[in-house]
Amino acid sequence: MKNTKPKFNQIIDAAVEVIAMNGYHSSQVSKIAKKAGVADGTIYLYFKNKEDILVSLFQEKMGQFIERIEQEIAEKNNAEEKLLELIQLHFRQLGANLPLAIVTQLELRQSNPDLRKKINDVLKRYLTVIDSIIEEGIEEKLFQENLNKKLVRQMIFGTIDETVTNWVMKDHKYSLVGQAEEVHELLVNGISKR
Amino acid sequence: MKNTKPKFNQIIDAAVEVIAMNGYHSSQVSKIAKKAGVADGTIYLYFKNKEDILVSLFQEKMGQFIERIEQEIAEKNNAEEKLLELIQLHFRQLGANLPLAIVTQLELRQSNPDLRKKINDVLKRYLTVIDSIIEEGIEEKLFQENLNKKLVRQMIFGTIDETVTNWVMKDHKYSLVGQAEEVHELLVNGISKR
Amino acid sequence: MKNTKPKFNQIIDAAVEVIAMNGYHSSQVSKIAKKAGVADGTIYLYFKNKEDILVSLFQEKMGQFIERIEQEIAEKNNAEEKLLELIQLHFRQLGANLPLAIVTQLELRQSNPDLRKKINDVLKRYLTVIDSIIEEGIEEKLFQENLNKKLVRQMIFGTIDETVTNWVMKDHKYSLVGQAEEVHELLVNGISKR
Amino acid sequence: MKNTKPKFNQIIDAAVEVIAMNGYHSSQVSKIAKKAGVADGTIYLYFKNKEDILVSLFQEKMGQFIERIEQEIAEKNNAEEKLLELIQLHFRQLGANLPLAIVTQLELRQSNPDLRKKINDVLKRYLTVIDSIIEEGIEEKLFQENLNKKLVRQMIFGTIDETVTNWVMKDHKYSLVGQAEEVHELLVNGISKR
DNA sequence: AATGAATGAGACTTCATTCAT
DNA sequence: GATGAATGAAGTCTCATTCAT
Repeated sequence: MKNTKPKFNQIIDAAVEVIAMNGYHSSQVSKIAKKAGVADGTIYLYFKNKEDILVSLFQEKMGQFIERIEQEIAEKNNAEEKLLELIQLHFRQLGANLPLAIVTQLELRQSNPDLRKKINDVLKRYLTVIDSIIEEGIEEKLFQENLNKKLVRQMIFGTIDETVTNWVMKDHKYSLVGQAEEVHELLVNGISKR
Repeated sequence: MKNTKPKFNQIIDAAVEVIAMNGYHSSQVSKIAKKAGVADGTIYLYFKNKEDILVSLFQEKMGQFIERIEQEIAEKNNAEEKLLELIQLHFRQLGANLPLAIVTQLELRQSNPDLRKKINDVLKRYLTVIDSIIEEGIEEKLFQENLNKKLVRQMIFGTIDETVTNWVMKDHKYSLVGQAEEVHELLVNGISKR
Repeated sequence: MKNTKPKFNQIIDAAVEVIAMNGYHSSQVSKIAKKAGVADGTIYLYFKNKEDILVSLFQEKMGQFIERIEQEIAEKNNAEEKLLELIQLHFRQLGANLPLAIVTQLELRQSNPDLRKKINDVLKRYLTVIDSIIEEGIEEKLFQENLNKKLVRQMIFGTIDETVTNWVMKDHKYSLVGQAEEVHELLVNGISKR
Repeated sequence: MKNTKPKFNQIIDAAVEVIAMNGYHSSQVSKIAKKAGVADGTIYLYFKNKEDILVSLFQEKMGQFIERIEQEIAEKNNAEEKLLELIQLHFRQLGANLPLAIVTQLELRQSNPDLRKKINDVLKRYLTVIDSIIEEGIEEKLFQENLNKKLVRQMIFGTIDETVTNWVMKDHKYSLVGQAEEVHELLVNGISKR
């Protein structure tokens, strides 16, 4: 299965490396082709245009990312545990793959609106996972029943996202996954004293 | 006073409009000049280069933005009220200025590392405001004493930022400031039932 | 062999023609590309930038120029004959190629310091040839033994160069090579009566 | 007399300094105006355009230069002495004014054909001085009678010019005027042994 | 006479994409 | 399928010159 479309994956992996190392604006198609060990023209046999490389990259990498989260979460017993697992997996997967983290947190955000829209389509699946945890938590009476679900989702995603971005931008020398429990605790219980 | 450096502000305001309407990558200097009603070359009497327009734009607009928040917050009595005020002002100011919101939430993030660094320098002042609210809250025994302040700041900023971004991207037809109290409640008390 | 790097030579030849006809300051890259029958961008597959076209032009043309002089001179028997041959070849080669003469005598001197430095590096080889003739002449007791070699070189080169420049600027209707013997005679014996 | 058109001379002197220090291509009108202590627009009250500054500069400075040579030469008794005096004065005047030497030997040669043509008009007066020395030398039977006068002039001017250019470009640490006698000797008697 | 803010034409270079081999 | 040489559109910035004050 992995050997299906070997060039396709070769090119996507090259793109991640090149963008992480050089930044989005210095990642010309020719540079990606060189890193992938193919000719410039070959790229266009597998991708419609440059933007399509990036969209595919995101679909491919985030697809696996989300899939794994969906699987692992299914095994947890309640919404709180699922939320913790989601945070931990999010942090673990990006924390173990700095180039990918750089690309998703920083470089891909410099893209044009069209691309960003397509990236958001991929993200929707992830946001749906968060939504279902929230709903489950409410059903389980773990979470407040009158929560504004959309806002909660934004808080969860915004906090996770900002935490990863900070880790990538600042130092990424401390353990990202080591912060999962604290982040979870904050999201669940807030900052105020009871 | 407003008549000081009229061209300077003219150009910055034109830049916000042009970028909000056309997107960062379609905002040529000539387009900004035309909207500002000046010649292309005039831009370079007031700005070192194109990037300098954007940095100045951010400094100018976010400077005012943050200044106002600092002032209004000073009048509040405790950390909780200050946090609510910060969220409300953040939402109110961007909610009342869609072009500026588009530029700060979407378009300016497509910029190169140099520009992003300078933007972050401006943001630092805002993050410092958040930090001081957190510290005050702990001193006032309103917030938990063993909070990881950096994580808390990331949660607060990440949540606010994600909320604004969603408002800008999705519909921006509902009231942004109308969500301030709920967001505040979530940040303070979390999502769990007591 | 001539078909090696055909585009490279195509572009250099086009550059000579365009510069000779329009002058250095009116010789846009696009004009050179058009004359060479290639797209503007193609220029940059063969040259680093515009200046590199000019440096390469000088290296290529003067390289051949000097090489030919070195070869022909080697066959002459003494310093005086060698000097005459050098003058004749210098005049013959430039006299037979007015565009090249215009470019080397007039247009290329309007370039910036960087370019001039590189041009001087190429010229050094030519000056070395003159130096060795002077030394040989002294050894052969044809020339005075206590000559200030550097000054002599300056006289020889200055005279030749000024003669070509005059020919190019004024009329270039008389034969340049026809003046070689007289120039040689002047350099060797001076202007005074014995 | 010196106080006539003080701005005119102020600007010309500023131009020499600015061009000598920054090079021709970095010598914008605004830079010259600043050095001269006048506004940009003021330049255009005294000069038709930028080129006119340079032409005037050359006329003014070379005018004085040639005038002095004409005067001093008149006092010499024969062509040989006059030639020596001309070389000495040429070297002395430029050797004592490095900025002027830089401008005339290097920077002004980067100008466009129009300017160069006007510069040559100024030079003609100098070349006429050389011509009359040659003619006098022939009449006095000091120089050979069948000399090609134009070639001789080119040799004399080319040699002097090349010597000054070398002095300016290389080191200009040795005395330029110290080479006058040797240069004179070479021009008069050539390089060959009798 | 003097100012200097404003003008705007003009050119080099990059790079995504194509297509003949 | 694979190549990579060639394409050409497009945008930032400079600077000589003007003209209202």
